[in-house]
Amino acid sequence: MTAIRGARERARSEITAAIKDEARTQLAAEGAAKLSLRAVARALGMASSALYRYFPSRDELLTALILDAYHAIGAAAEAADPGTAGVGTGGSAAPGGTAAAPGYVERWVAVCGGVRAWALAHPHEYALLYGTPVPGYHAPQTTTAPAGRVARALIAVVGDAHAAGVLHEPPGPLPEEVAADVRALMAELDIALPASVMAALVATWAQLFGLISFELFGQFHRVVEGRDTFFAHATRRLAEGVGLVAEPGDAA
Amino acid sequence: MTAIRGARERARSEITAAIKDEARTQLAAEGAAKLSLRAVARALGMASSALYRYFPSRDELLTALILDAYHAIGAAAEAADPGTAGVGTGGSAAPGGTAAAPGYVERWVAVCGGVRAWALAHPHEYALLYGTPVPGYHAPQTTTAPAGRVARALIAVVGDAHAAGVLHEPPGPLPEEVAADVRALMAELDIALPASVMAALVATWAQLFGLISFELFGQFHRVVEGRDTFFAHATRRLAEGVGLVAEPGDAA
DNA sequence: GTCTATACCCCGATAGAC
DNA sequence: GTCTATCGGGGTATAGAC
Repeated sequence: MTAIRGARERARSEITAAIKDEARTQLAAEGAAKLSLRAVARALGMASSALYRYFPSRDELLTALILDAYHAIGAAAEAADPGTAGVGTGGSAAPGGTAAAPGYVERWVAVCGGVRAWALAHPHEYALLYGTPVPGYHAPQTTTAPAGRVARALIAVVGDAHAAGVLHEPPGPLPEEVAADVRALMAELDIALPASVMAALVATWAQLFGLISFELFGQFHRVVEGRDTFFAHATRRLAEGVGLVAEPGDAA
Repeated sequence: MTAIRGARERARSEITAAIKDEARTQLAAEGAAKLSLRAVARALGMASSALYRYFPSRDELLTALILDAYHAIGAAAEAADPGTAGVGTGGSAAPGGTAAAPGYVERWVAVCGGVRAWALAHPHEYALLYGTPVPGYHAPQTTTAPAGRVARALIAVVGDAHAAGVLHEPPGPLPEEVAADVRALMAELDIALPASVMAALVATWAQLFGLISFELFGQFHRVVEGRDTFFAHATRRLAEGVGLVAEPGDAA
């Protein structure tokens, strides 16, 4: 009995995964606005009505895709950080017995690069998250937490630099309204950073996606050709904007 | 005869404008991906086939909307600059006989604010330009020039500061590949600025739209509440990033 | 849980009368 | 330049048999 239920649930989750996979390929062809349950069913050799046993509506399918994508891009951001326990993508750690800890700027640039790499590899899922909202679709509250995962990966780098006492607070006055906003945000997320740094982080977070969206959505066409180098340079300067400073050993 | 032709052409341009207006309202309801000639025709009380006398295809209508929108947002950027001959929106020019020339940072912030204000007032047209590309639509070459109009408004401010000799070059090394890209770009646009400034300008241009898109596409929901202040503060810091410096008289 | 069938909509684009 | 009619597709969602 439990074995049968196990088998049934395995089959169900496999079919659910197949539906989402096919939906992702259709996302690429037609865009999220035209994602159609019938087309997905056709491609899978099922009757369209059968899909409703897995996703009660088109919007539920979209929500599942959005949640998966937020987790995937968040995981990509975390995996790209050479300063976390995980092996990550390696980066350019110094060789030798005890590898030198990567600099905070390097970590920042790596995380940004990981986000961009995921976006370039999954442009339509990226667009689903950070492009034009799908008309008529209303995201449920459950999407807000995963949506912050990339931001948390960036915050981790800055938080570590702050804990190490090597964070340079951005100069200039901070409007009180902005300070109040970021204080509320930090309280909610259980973060302790100078308000000016947190304000810069929020702005920089948005600006990072501006760079990626411009590249992905074609605005850099005939404007920027060396995209990899340009992005690395731009994110390095963003790191400085949030108070990270390049250490002597860091690459230029 | 010429009078008749004049009347005919006036009628034609009025109908063309009506079609575009109705298409813009449908853009808001259903999004660009689902923009439908039939629905536009229905709303105007025409047969769908009659529209084909004005726009030979759905893509041509989209192109017209995109061109209009690029020109509108570009005009908004230019009009917001208090440093140009036009009266602009006034800004906070000092009262008195000869008004003090606005500072470059103030001009920069004003231009960014003008772009944002247009975007907030026309979110669906903004999304058409800077959101997810419409699936299956391929922009003709004619859209590239108007697409640069906002950028030119930003460049004008920095160029004036450079001409006045008050531009501070961003510190740090500039990768040669980036320098080559921006030199080619400056040659094409007939601009003379330090390469490091131009590189910062291109990145900042993208980042500005990152801020606007995050606000418009909902990423700042429950994150940033004082949007006006936040945006003004963020763009002020962007100005510093491209080498503009606040003068003593500038507001904090 | 899958199927067929169905109700009731939508679309782009074209043909040919007026 | 507008119309009706048409071709040949598309869609969401449900009902009811198996």
